[in-house]
Amino acid sequence: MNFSISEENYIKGIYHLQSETGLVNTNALAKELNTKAASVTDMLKKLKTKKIIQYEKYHGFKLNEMGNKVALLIIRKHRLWEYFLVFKLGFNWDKVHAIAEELEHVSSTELIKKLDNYLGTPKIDPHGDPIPDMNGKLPVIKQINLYGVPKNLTATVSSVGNQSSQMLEMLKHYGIGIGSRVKVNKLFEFDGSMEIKVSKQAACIISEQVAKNIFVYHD
Amino acid sequence: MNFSISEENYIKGIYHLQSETGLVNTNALAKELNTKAASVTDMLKKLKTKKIIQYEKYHGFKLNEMGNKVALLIIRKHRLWEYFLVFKLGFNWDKVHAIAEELEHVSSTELIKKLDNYLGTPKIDPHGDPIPDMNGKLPVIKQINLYGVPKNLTATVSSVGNQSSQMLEMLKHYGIGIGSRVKVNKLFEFDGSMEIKVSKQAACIISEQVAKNIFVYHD
DNA sequence: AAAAAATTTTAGATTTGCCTAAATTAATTT
DNA sequence: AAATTAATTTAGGCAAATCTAAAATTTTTT
Repeated sequence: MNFSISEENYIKGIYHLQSETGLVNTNALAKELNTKAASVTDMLKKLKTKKIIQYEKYHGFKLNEMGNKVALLIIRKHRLWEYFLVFKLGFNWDKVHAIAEELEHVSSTELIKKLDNYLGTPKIDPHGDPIPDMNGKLPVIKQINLYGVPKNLTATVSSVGNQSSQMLEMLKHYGIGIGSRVKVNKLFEFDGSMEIKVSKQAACIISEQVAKNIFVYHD
Repeated sequence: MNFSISEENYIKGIYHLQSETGLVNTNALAKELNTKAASVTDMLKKLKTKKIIQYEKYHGFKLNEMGNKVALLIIRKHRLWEYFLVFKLGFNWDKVHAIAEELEHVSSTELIKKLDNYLGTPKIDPHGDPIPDMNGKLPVIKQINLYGVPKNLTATVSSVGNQSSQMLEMLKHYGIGIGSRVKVNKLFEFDGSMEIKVSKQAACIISEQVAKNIFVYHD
């Protein structure tokens, strides 16, 4: 089945809201998409005839199985493009959303297959969100804090527990960002500090407190 | 000024036709864009009020200076994306047009700046067409045949004189394609054959006849 | 130079996506 | 349980981009 850009945006919007609450209501979606309730009702009728949503007049709606898959494939495109923009083109992670919002509607599936391959089939996007696979399945990612990573293993940074500016300053100093590959060299039992190696940089030492605020996953 | 996808496609269509004939006529553009003459007339009115074309009812039309620049910036995007698809994602050059046709409408100029930089500001796309710069200026590219390239110089393959399947077979065998970097090692005066080195492959020898059908440019 | 043919434009519909304002239904108060 | 408030839908319209069919203009033929 084929969807217009507008339909795709509605599907994505419903997906984001229903993950929080189950059933979605008209006003909430209108707000999410910066549009009016009447426009939402119009589109709901269309999505219902296209058998993408479950919808009873006046009683809320949600994506059905098909709809969820469509949503996840759009999200897959969005996140792969974000990964590309950050790790290949050098954008800051906070600047890529709007651009990926356009790129996600480019329709070629062959393109996404090749892009995914080119990027090394990443599992997590630059914001730390998981990237659905080509079947629309979200990868199950065990996030653990860096302090729990055994010696000599390498893991990928997925998110940061403490987003204070002091923390971000430290991370910047250590050259640690989301997507960084970190190897644990040694754990010093005396104070819980760790020697780690970030990507191709020289080894460095971080405190237990910092390590416990850095979340990583194994590949 | 901002243009819809449809407007951009009309502008591009006019650009392609006017380069051959000067003034463009309604039926020709309708054919080019797979639409009907009446639709073209509608759009011409719009492009005229947007001061992008010169247009007298019943007497043909063409882009004005502004319009030409807009067209060239769209073509720039198109060709940079084609370059990306072929040389980064590994598409065949004959499969990329439709995809680039969608990508060219993504609006961010920052994106194109960074993409261009990432690709190494190429001057020629995978079809051998020149890529306009960020001001919409087409690079002036002296194409010469490989036979005229002095010893020890490196040049980039831009197009092929003879497109027969026999020729393409040979080029494939030698690993020569558009965009290949070729260095001339030696010219054998006896029969005009040349020893060349293609990209990072081992040196090989090609006949004068082949060399004269391979067009290259200096950087 | 008049008639015929070809091209182009206008007139009037259609589809998609959006809107406002009014009507309907559901939820909350009293 | 009736009244009020909130949420949702319907009705009717608008703008962009397209179409068909008819009218207008230009070009070509005789």
